Amino acid sequence: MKISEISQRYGLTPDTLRYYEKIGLIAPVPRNASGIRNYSEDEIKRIEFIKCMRRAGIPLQTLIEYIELAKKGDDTISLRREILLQQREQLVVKMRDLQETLNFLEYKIKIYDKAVLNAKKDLRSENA
Amino acid sequence: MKISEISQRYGLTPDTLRYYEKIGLIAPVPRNASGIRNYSEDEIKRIEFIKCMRRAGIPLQTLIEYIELAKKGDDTISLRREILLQQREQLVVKMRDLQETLNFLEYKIKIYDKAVLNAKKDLRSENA
DNA sequence: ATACAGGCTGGAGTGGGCTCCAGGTCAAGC
DNA sequence: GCTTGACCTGGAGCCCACTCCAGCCTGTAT
Repeated sequence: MKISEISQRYGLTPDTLRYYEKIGLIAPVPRNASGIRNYSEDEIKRIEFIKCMRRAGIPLQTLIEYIELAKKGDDTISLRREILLQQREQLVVKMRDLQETLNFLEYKIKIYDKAVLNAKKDLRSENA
Repeated sequence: MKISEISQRYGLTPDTLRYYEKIGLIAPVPRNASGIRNYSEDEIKRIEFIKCMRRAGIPLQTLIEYIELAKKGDDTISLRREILLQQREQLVVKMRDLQETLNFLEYKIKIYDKAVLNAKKDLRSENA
């Protein structure tokens, strides 16, 4: 698959895809005779992984470290597991934060609902 | 309260607090005779609000817009409400994303658990 | 033959959100 | 009276994660 197809499919610009390759997040993508990238299943899986992690805001640097370890083979399995555990923990914390903010927003919105209602009431009595 | 006290209490550096003031996120803080900021309840409430919103990743620009509206008085209530509704919606989406990534992480971690277990088994049989 | 789309590269630029710094003022303690 | 430390200012610098660009190449359509 060409870069533009991948781009469309995953909502990442070609520039971003090349950038990920440049910084070592994706292994050098195989090229055809005229130097054009031809993404295979391997790269696609990697991109899906990255996309998922990035949507949760996990930094590129963390992903690079993880992938570097993966390259080094089975000796790094427990280190990689550690990274995943850490990230999971951080996501849990982040979810809690989001939930708190969400609760606060709900609370404020309720207050605004009342305010809007009162404003309408005032308007009615003005017209009366 | 002095800037350093606020800084400690909310985990924002004095630089960040002054920065928020500079960009109009906090109204100019009252000063004592020698020009030193003296934060009052009003500012503290504002800072708590900002802190909460920022933890959920709501952009400074959005907060500035909201606060600009609040300054303009009651005519802007329903606009402000709209902003809050929008942010709530975005937070809900973000939570879903995080949950998905979390699920994926759980799944990967399980695979790693097995791999670590197998590695230990191999080690035992080597020693046997 | 040529125009054009789409790819390539290296490197510069951008936007968000801080963070750091030089150079200055001031109040308190020694 | 001098040092120290906390504060002040304007402005520069930094990190992250892209994003854009000039200048070049190539395969395909007209």
